[in-house]
Formats: sequence, C-alpha cells, structure tokens
Amino acid sequence: MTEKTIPTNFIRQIIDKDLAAGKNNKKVVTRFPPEPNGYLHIGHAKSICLNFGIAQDYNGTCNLRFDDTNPSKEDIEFVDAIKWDVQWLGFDWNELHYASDYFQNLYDFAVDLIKEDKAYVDDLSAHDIREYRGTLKEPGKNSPYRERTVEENLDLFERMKNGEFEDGSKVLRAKIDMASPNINLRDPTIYRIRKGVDHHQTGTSWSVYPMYDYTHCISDALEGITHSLCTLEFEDHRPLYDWFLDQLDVPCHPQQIEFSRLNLEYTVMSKRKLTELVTQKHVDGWDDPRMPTIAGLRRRGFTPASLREFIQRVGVTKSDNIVEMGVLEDCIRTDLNENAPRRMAVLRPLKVTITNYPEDKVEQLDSSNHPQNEAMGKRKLPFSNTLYIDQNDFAEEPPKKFKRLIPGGEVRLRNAYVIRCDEIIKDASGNIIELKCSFDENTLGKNPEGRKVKGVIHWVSAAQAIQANVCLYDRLFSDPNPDGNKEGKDYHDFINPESLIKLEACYVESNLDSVKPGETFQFEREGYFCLDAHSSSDKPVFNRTVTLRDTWAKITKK
RNA sequence: UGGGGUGUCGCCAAGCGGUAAGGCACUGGAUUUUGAUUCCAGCAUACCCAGGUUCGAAUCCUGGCACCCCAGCCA
Repeated sequence: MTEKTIPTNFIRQIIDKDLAAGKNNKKVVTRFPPEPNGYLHIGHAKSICLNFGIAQDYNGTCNLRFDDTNPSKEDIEFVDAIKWDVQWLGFDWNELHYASDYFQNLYDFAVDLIKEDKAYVDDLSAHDIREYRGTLKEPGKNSPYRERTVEENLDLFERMKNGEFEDGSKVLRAKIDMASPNINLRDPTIYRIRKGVDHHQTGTSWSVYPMYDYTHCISDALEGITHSLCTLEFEDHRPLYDWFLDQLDVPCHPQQIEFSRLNLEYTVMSKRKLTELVTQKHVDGWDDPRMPTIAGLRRRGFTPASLREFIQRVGVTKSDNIVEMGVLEDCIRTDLNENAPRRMAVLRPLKVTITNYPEDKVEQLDSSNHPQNEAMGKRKLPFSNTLYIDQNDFAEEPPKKFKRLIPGGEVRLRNAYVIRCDEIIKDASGNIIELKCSFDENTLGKNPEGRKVKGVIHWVSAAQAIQANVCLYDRLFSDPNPDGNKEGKDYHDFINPESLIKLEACYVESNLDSVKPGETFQFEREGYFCLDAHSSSDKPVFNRTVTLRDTWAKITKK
C-alpha cells in the first residue's frame, strides 16, 4: 500500500524550528528505548514509527536502545523479540545500545554528583522514604542522612557497588529539594542495591542499578540524541531529566518532548495487563492473534504496511485518545483488498449434489486470483457433482431481500454455473443435511437468458477440497474501554468469552495446498485469512484477520 | 491556587488572527459473477463555557468548567 503523504505534527514542527535555528548542528537523532520486560504492542508501534519515521524524513538516525536497568523484570527472550518486531515493522536502527552499556559511565557520573554534594547515600527504608517524601499537597522533609559528608558518601557508595550492603538497606539519592511542588524533584532515588540478580547483559558484575530518570537522560546525551520522544506521563519528569544533564559534564543536552499514548477500543495496552492475560491463560501467549501485541497482530495476519498506515492515520498529539477499531480494520482491509489473492473456503459446509451433472466428471474452471488485478493471474478450480456450500447461503424460509439459495430458486456459484435448488434432504431430527440441485450448463461465464440471477455464493468441490480448521477472532473485551474504572470493575470483568470461535469442519479449495505460514488470502465473501504460524501440515489452521465489510449483516440487524 | 497536561463532528485529527482540511464511522445512490471492491453525493453557521480585545477570534486576553498524569528502591 502507499504511504505518500508526509505527516505533520507538533513534534515535527518543533524539529523544523530547531533545524531552521541551526540547533544540534542541524542533525536529527532519535531513539526507540523499550525495556525488555515484555513484548511490544501497537502502542510501541506508534513510538517506533514516530522515532524511526522522523529520522528517515529528516535524514537523521534512530537508535534502538534497551532500557535494561531493572534486571529482575527483564529477559533476553524479550530483547530478541523486540529486535525482530522492529525489523518486521520495516525499520532498521543506526546503533544498537543497552543502557547497561553505560553502567560504568553512569557510576562515574554518580560519583561526580556526590563530589559536588548533589547526591547522598540514604539509609532510610523504602517505607520511611515514602513517609519523608510528603504528599501531593504537603512538602516533604529532609532525610536525617541528607547531610552526610562527601567523603562518607563516596565511601558508602563505593561499598554499595562492592556488594557490602544488603538489598534495600541503602540508596543513592539526588540532593534537590524536598519541598518541591514537583514530587519527582524531592530527592529522587538514583541507585538501588540489587545483589546477586542475574542481568541478561552484565550478569552479576553489578550490585547497584541506576534508576530510569537518572539513566535515560544520560544515555540520550551519550548517544547524541537530539530529540528524546516519550509519552505524556513523563512530562513531570522533564525537570529532572534536565536537572541531571545540567549538573553533569555530558556531551549534549537532548530535548525531551512528550506525546500521548495510543489507546485502542476493546483492548488493553499496559504491559502489566498484557502480561496478566498471558500468565492467567486468558489468551494463548504473547502472540495470540487477539492480543494487541505486534506478535499477535502479525499472527493474526496484519501486514507491516497496514500497521504503519494505521499509526500515520492516528497522528501524534498531546490529547488523550481512544481510537476506534474501525480505523485499524480499514487499514488492513485496504492493504489486503489490493494484495491478497482470492480463494474460496466453506466454513460451515452443506452438501450439494448436482443431479444433472455427470457423476464421474471433474471440470477445471478458470478463475482469476483478483477481480481487479489481472496481473495476479488465474487458477484452476475443480468442479464436480458433489459440492459444499455454506449453510448460511441457503434458507428454507428466507428473510426479506435474501438473495442466496432458496427452495426452487436459482443462485450463481462463484466462478461457475447457475444452479437451482430442487429438493431438500433432512435427517431424522429435521436438520437440513443435503440439497439436490440442477445446474444450467449455459451459464458458465455468461448470464442466463431471459432471467436475472442476483445471488452469488462460494463453494468447493467435495472430492478435491482440503479439510481445515478456521479460527474466527473477535474483540478480546466486551467494553470499548475495559481500563476505564467503572464502579469496582476492572478489565477482567470485561473479557469477551466469545473472542475465539474454532471451526473444525471447514473445507478450503485445493489451491490452498501449499501455503506458507503467514500467507494471506481473501476467502471470498468471508474475509481475509492467513495460515497460522503454528499450523501443522496435516490439517491447516487459518486465522481470520478481519471480515469483509458486510452491509447485509447491517440490514439483517435492523 | 500542590504540580504538570489536555479540551475542534460518533472516533482520530488539520488549523498558529482573515471567516472550520482530511481519514474512519455513518446515510443515500450508481456499477458489480464477492451483499466485497470502485464510483458519486451527503455529513461541525461551528471549535468546553462566559466575558473581553479586534473591522475580523477555534486561534489573543481574563475568569470559570471538565477530563488525564504524578506521592516505586518500576519504566
């Protein structure tokens, strides 16, 4: 799909001004800085597209940096997954970094801070630190350890690093202002002790780990980042970001700019909640096709281009938002409508016997892979006297305006003949199990004479069709905003029990015999489907990415 | 008056003092061997509210209101 229009947003306007003013040597350097503590979701895609997109459009560069300062939550599994997701989305980083690469620099800068009496070792417990911090409306008060001498702080901090103290017994704090109206400035903790935890990059070589606020600004500065883009909840941290850089002898002072997170209707976006969905088995894993993760969307059949298009349509601002699913759905439909070859698949089979078609004959009918794009070629479709159609395409007592198959009525078999239903066969309990039909041999590739046949339905030839499982997905939650705090309820209470419907007796046309995992098709009149990444070869599993637009469904609802 | 933000169509979102872009959704209608696609038409006298400045205000000023974020040794 085409992504031609270059977006405009307030961040790009800031950059335009900076460039015009000759700031940063007229360079633009950004970074995407995930913590490897989970899989990336579509909200991260916004940050990725923003950061890498700006770098591309301004002839700048963008780094991938893992913000790995909390070893107890992180795992190498996540760093590998994140790298692949970024590349899959279509981006490549200039430099790959880990915040842990800077642990020594960070430590040295902390020593500088101590030497200038701008940081101190505090023996207060976590609980007491909280007490001393004050509240949103009342100022905090100084720790009794705040006035330790530089020498003592230097000694203590070094011994913290050397592993002489237990976890939680001491922290290093920046000495700023316990009465600041901005809580982040009330002597924030910048180092804590984590002894013996195995860090995925640095092993057990460190006993102290720097905090986010302290790490992030310095990492940005060391990499020469010009514009440090992050989400709105860090607005209050910006004064702290700037404070550290002002105190320290760093190569540059990047500009932090905040934008609003992406929220999508009928799903949740926080890593904690997504992690819970996985660990509590509400879904099959991080790549469950119902998940808003990049991995889930990929397995569902979304393309990188459709996701990039979505992010572009949604824009970048500072206002809170909840985007409707319809936007995402339109993005993938637009892409797949243009690029997915057409196939036929019968999801709820109903046997049809063509009584006037020779029993042993199999015809190979020509059908195009795309009605609007001849370049996608043609395929052969076997036709015989025994077919399957979808149960929904026959009605013994049709509703008004129904234009599919009815008793005594005619319908077009897509890419084939017009048939008429002559007889309904039912089982003992009255279920329709078969239709006896007759075909009009003069209707292949042309309309019948003297009468109009409005309906067109899809089908497969029974003998050649391939058995398949099909997974139909719906929204994971029944409420558009499962996060919104509604009297005592949380997102668990809105999990949609029908978010996955497994159909296990489906037939797909024989041309679907050598499909690669992830390959996408339009099953005509049903929707877009892809072969599941975990599909086994004996019985393929197709995931429905999205339905076709369905005005008939709208009519029947009225 | 704790601090920091945000308020333009159902949902996103342009707009930056010269008279409300666009997309999605929705509603009609045309073409169609997918009730798909495509096409064509419609869809904010109005920008949270109230004052004010101005020839002119969504844009500037004043005062309200609503909503979001912040009290991790998480990021």
